[in-house]
Amino acid sequence: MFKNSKVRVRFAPSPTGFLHIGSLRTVLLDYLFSKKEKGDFILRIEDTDQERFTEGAIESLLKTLKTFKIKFDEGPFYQSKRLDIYNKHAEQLLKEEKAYYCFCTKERLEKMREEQIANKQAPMYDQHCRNLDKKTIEENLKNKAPYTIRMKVPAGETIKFHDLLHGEIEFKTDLIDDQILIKSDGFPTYHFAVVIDDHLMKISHAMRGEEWISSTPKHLLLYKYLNWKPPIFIHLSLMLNKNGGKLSKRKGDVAVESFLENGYLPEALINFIGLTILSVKDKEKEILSLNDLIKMFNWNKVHKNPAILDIDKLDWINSQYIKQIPIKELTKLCLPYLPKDSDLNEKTIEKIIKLEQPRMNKLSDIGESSDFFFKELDYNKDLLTWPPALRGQRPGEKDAPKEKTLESLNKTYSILCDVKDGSFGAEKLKQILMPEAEKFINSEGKIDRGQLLWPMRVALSGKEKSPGPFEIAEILGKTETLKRIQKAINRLK
RNA sequence: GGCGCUAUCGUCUAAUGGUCAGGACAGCAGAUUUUCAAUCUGUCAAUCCGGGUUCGAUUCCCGGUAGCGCUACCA
Repeated sequence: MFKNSKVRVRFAPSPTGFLHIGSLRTVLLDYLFSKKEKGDFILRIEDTDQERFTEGAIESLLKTLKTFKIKFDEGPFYQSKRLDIYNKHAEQLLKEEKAYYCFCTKERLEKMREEQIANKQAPMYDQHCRNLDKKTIEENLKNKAPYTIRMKVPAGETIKFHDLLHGEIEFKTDLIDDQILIKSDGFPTYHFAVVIDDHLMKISHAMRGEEWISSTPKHLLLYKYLNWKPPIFIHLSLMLNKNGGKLSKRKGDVAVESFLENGYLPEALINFIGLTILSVKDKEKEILSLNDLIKMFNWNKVHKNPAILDIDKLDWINSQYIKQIPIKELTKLCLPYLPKDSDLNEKTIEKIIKLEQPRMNKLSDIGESSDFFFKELDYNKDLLTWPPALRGQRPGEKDAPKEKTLESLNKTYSILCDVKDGSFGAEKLKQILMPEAEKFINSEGKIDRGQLLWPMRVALSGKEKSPGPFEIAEILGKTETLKRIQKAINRLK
């Protein structure tokens, strides 16, 4: 299908601050397809909007793409450095009367639009300058009146094109505006620059978001005016939130950088985004590397439905990756989310990470879930009570659990005192404490280990939910473990 | 408003005229368990609506509806 010419695709972001999660999806599609077809992947920076340009955006963009191991064969090319090229082609169109100078002021344009909307008309340029006589044009130019260059859109025609994903799409030219090609600041608009650059850079497949479908006829018209062969168009669906609504505009919700900062792994992000592009059959695995995705790439697997940013699914994928990371490496990755002033040694931190590994959805989870290893405990003494149903009862009330809890903690304390420092490990503690725990019988006559183990676990973690008491005790060490149990006893007294 | 794109369990998706409409995430239940995870097992749950075409429509066609997009000297 693509044998005739080499596959060349480009990713063409505009540097407005950060990499949008939707853009990551476009890059990935570009990348997967170009690698699958052994084609070229080009990076082009579309920095033609001087007002929206953000300092440092390009550097940050390049850095982010690097973390995903997405490499470019050519570029980055900057449109802002190619102004003369666009102007040259604009002049050609002017000469051939396929474009014209427009001297309308922004104020006039705005007023016209408002009136059109008020009259329930479709807002469109009224072609006021389309047929200015030569003399007026020359005078205006001589007087240095600000101008734009607009393309002439023919009336009464239908423009058809074939989209690889969506099939035949057609638009009537009567609904298409005389698009501005060159703005009054001398910069081209997206519409003009994209056509020129895609042609000059020999782009074979133009992939972009669905929001561009409606402007494709303008681009096609330009290809025709310039006598160039258009590329194959592919319009990728947009990304929506889980309710099918628009994605939030807040950077924290959509910036790829924010996902990374929150502890989503690049591989997991790629996997998730890949799954929003390609579909997987019945019992095929959903955990896929970049290379897996390249291998399985096929246009008939590419979705045309909107992509949904399903955080639950992302979390699950991310947790799958976290479980596969060797502890040493995972520890390194978690370090930014742990207290920096901790005096715990490396080995201890590794043990904590190992304990939390199956509980983590994202790296940042480690901060809250392991905080009790790093700081003084703060919890309601009521939490020490087992079973939970008895909590909240005051001393003197029937079945007040305080004494039972105290008894448990005292017992644990005295047993642990006798454990030698050197053998204070989770396995050993389990061996010693389990038989004791199993001596407890609840009101139904069943073994009730919680009677001993729950108060101990809470005394050590201060949390309702945490890893088991033996593992925690090992990490805390004998001294700290006994200290925490003593504190719990004091709390109850 | 006009134009366009899209439409299968709560969410993503498979099935391209014939399936008990399959899988994954989430949910729920069970096993395990001192709690929470992890793990294993089971379970709930869908073809937007209305017309055609056809022996037969999730699938093809038309209309409606809904969601999204475009309608800028932004991309």
